[in-house]
Parts: sequence; structure tokens; C-alpha cells
Amino acid sequence: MKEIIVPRNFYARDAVQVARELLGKVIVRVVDGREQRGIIVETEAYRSTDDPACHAFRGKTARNSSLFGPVGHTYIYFIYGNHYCMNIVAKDESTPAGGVLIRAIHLLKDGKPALRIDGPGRFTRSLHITNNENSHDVTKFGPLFVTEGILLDPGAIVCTPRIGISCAKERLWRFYTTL
DNA sequence: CACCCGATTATCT
DNA sequence: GATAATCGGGTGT
Repeated sequence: MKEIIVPRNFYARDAVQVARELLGKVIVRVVDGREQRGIIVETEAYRSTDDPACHAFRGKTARNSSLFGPVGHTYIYFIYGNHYCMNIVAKDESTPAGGVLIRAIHLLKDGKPALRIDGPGRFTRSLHITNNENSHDVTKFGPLFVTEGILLDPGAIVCTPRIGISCAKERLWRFYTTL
């Protein structure tokens, strides 16, 4: 069976839409020849020009530059002295930057959901993702990429306010599914 | 160059 | 539930 990688144009759309549709996709991580797979079960959308909660809202800096880069690449940053968080850059022509934060996955064992990893910091740690993977292209086969996963019941997707931000709390741009 | 703080989490009460 | 831990980037002096 040939696996289907999620194409770059999937990410060339509004980040909110991409965040919703990333649920159910499978992220694949290869380290030292070992492969880990996980279904994406929780995401948050961050847009730039109209979204005060987005790192890119106040303009481009060295830290957030990959948020302004090509879609389908990672944006990884270090926070609270301890944790890495990973986004996938996603935006349409109307904004210069934007991304989708991956907050939780369900690890697969023999193709079956085995262990849920909750929390953006735990997710990156369990997949050995650090700043080394910043700006990595996830639309090509390699150490880190995203493939088409399972079809979800759209009714099983829940929208809530985003976590840990101080503004734009009224936007329901966090999405998750319980599988 | 000093100061402030964050898209978090572990640990304590 | 509340809070300390922890550190690089952003902002202003």
C-alpha cells in the first residue's frame, strides 16, 4: 500500500480551515531508523494580521521568520524555558504569515491508536522534535512528514477557545476530536 | 545590556 | 487549584 502525503496546496488556505482538517491526519517521525506515527487529534489556528494572539502579529523577527516562510514547513519555537512547540505553516494569499499549532496526537502501534499524547510540549518531546526541525518541509518523505490519515466524523470535532493566550479569546480556533 | 515574559508542565497543597 | 521552574527572544535604556 502506497501512502499519500498531504500536498502542499492543502496548507495554502486559511489557517483556521487547515487546523480543522488536520485532525485525523497522520504525522510520521523517523529517528535513527525508528518510525513513530500519530494521528493528529488537537490543533489550534494562528493567523497573523488580524490575530493578536499570533506570534507573527507584531511583525517578522528572527524567531518567527519561518511563520512567514513557505506553507507546509514547520515553525518551531522554545517557550517557558522548557518546551518546544510545533506549528505547520498555513495561510492563504490574504495574510503574510500563519500556522497551525499541533497540541496533541494519538500514537499508533501496529496501525491502531495506542497512546494519547496531550500537550504541545509533550508532543514535541515524544517525537524528538526540537529547533533542529524548524522550517522543515513536511510535504516530502523524510524524517518528518504528514500523510492522509483516517476520515473523521465531522460531528466529532469540537471547537473551543485557544489555550494560554491573553487576547482574542472569543475566537474558537482550537479544534480537537476524541477519536 | 538589563529587564520582562510567554501558544507550558510538573509538582505541591 | 495554585505556583515554581526555566531561558531565549523582544523591547527599551
